[in-house]
Amino acid sequence: MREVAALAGVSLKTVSRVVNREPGVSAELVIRVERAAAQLDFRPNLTAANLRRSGQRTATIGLVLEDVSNPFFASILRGVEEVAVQRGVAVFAASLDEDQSQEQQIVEAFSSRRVDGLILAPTALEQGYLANEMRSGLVMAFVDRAPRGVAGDVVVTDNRSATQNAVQQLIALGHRRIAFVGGVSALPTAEDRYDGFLDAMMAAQVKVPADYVVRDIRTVDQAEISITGLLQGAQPPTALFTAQNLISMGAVRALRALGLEKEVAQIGFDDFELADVLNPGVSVVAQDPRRIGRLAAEALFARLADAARPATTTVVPSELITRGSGEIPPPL
Amino acid sequence: MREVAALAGVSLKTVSRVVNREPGVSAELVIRVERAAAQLDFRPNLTAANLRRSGQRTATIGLVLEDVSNPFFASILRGVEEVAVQRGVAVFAASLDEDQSQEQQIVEAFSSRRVDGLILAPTALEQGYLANEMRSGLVMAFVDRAPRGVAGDVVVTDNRSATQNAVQQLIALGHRRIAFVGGVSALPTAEDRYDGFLDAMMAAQVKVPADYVVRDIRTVDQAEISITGLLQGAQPPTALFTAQNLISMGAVRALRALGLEKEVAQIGFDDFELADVLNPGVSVVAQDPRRIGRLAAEALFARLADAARPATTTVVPSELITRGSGEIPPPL
DNA sequence: TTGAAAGCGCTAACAC
DNA sequence: GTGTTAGCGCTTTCAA
Repeated sequence: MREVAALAGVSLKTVSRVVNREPGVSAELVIRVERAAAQLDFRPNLTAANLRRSGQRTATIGLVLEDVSNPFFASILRGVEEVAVQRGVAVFAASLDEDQSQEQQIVEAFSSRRVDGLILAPTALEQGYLANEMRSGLVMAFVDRAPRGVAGDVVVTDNRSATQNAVQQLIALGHRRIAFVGGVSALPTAEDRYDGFLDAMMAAQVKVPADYVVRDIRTVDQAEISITGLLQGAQPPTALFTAQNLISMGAVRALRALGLEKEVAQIGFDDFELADVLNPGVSVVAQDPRRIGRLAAEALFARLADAARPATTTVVPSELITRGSGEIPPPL
Repeated sequence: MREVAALAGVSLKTVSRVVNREPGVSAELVIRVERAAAQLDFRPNLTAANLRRSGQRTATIGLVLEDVSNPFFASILRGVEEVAVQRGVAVFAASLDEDQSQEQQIVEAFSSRRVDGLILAPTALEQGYLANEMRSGLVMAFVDRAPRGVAGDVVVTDNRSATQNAVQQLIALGHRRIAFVGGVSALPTAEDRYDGFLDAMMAAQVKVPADYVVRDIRTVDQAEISITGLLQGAQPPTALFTAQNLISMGAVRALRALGLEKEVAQIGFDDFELADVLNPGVSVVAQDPRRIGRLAAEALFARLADAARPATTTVVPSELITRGSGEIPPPL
């Protein structure tokens, strides 16, 4: 910037004014400065500008997720980007690599970079560590899962009621032997879905044998293995509720490997690519992750604009999509 | 930091030394400073530090892609994150939203934020605009597609030879009516794959009628529609080469909707979830996008460490995975 | 309408 | 070992 000023024969401040399109610079100087800037390939240093600018905003936010390569999270990122780019805000993305302990580290790294705000899909058991950060000015929003040990804006799906509703459909078809296969039980989403499952089963006074409940599944392979075991047991379930996209895919594999895809009913949580092309199509509770990302970003920016705003919890409704697998009746 | 110094009763520089774990501070002061820092929830301002630090590095890189919610690109991002996080570098992610004109804007936005380097999957027709940026110090690496109008480190797949090889397999099975369905033809990847297709066809002296070549497909829906049309024509192809993951999925839909999935052969470029569970399984040329992302990030950091390093082009081999659809012979 | 001086939070270079 | 001074690239404040 100094060089531009020298070349244009004006002061630093004048260049600054032109670059930031502040009013009150004569047309002639504007042209001279712009020409000099172009000639020198001048690119203003936003980080330096933000250092001095009031409010200390960096026009940067962070998004911390479990794994961007999971399509669910990738869509959330996409939604966040979408609203951030409109505001000229750049997005740091980070995946936790299944390593919950990294969560705090990454949050601190972003905090050191002075992101204006941070959107977190909580993975660690507890987010109490955020209280300090938030007190010293870090603005947070939470996505997919409510945080524990700290309050804030949250955008989640109606996990419990949507699951209850889906399981009810299985019960209405006559199923009584319904298995629940879920993810890491320490996560609120997994817990809510399990609770929804229990809600439906209890409301219909259907017993849930312990071996019909499998939890803490983390990968497609684990899901496939344990569901295969389930289906080969003495009293196999007649229907499966698979509580997450990776688990649903594992179930799809297991059922097809055993040739049971037309005998055993399945409803999954989370939609996935090609679910409708399989035969039978896989019925799912579909979330709208891109919208969830958008809403979380909007909540973050709203709080950035008004710190005193009361914390909001947005529940994004999901949709039960029937494609066949969830409509298979139990054997007579 | 000033407050920490005051509270600990030491100078600014001493706090700086402690925070950065520089040697030569007495144990007693280290403790005093750390205690003060903890008490004040002190978080060093990395952007300010980087402003002053030699080399002006910000420990930040940018990744500009077509669309993070495409699993191919999401995996690239994951690979980039993986090597960046090891070095304490944060990653800005941005999707172009099919809007090529945004490419330059986003690059400039990242450049203003003084990212140390930028990894770009070129989408615009031409990257000549980067020459200026690179001259003024922006370090670039390119991923998935070679740039045009500018040189640099590139990490790509063996698009042409892998396609040729796959199409050769179809020809060896006896197919002569082979259709090519590809993406935006202005992109080098799409062009290379098309060239590979032609290589194989010409080597076998098989004619390619104009209506067996469909290009510039952008979405699953477009692919499904045009492939449906192709299959319902007077002289439908007996085999399809679908040159991209979204197109392959569109073909899967079209073939199953018409009940032709066991009659018409298909090989796709890019693997996709559940390709092996379909019946028949979909044979694909599988790339390793996460590895591609890792290698691109490594190339970037290598150049960051040694600007004089000659530009490298890394071709990551892909793998033809046979699952059934590509092994269907032509009708007698 | 323009510019000079001060300073954002931190570190490099050099004292002490 | 510890502190002082200057300054990264920019914006704010205030004076001309």
